[in-house]
Amino acid sequence: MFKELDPLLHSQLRLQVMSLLVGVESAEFTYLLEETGATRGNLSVQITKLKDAGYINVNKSFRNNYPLTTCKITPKGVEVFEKYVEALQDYLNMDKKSSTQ
Amino acid sequence: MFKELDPLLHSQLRLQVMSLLVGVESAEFTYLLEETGATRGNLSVQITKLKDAGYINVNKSFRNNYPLTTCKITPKGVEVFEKYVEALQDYLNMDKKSSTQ
DNA sequence: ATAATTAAGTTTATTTTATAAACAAGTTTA
DNA sequence: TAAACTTGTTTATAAAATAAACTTAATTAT
Repeated sequence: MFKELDPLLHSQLRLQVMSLLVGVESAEFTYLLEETGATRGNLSVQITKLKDAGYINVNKSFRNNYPLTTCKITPKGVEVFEKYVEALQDYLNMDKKSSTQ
Repeated sequence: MFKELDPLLHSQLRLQVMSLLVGVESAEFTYLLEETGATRGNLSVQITKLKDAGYINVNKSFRNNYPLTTCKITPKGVEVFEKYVEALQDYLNMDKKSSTQ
């Protein structure tokens, strides 16, 4: 009946990040920070988890002497995201079978 | 940008339970058990949380000498479930603004 | 009739997760 | 040169999910 929900995606902040990344070429740490409203620490942790899972790639460089971290969703990331969205449909479906009682 | 996701609903098992209940008049503990595939302990805990939040009503009685627990979603439960589903749309939206890079 | 098994849950304990607080390393400004 | 800011990471704490163990009573087998 219910498909499993990827626990790595079924988390508010990580899902926000993936949702943001799926629509863009890449995004900076500070951009994700602003869009999500998360704390830097939390965002850092969740980005690491997504990277470790191979859902995103993280590039670290410098810009104007400051560290610059950019994230980009991977093909696998797109795939699992789409799968998650599809699995979730089962859970949100409003038209259900009739009463049990 | 992103609306908050009710943490009580943003949980695989509790969401399954709510999803099942939203479509029926009421459902028995054992029915929820079968449909969700959860353990009895876990289901018991999550049902209690949903009850404490006022999202469902729980009725305890007996049938054939055995305990019978039935759950029914409350108006508030329907409301928060619908709100959750709506909030989630932000996260699943595939058509996003163009690149940041 | 009593021991083992099943039914239907609950409670407790453990593992995982999420989050915030503290830290780091360097840069800019007063 | 000291204070404040930028951009993160690491660590510690709080919260949550889950499973294992327990409970109470009923049924079945011996």
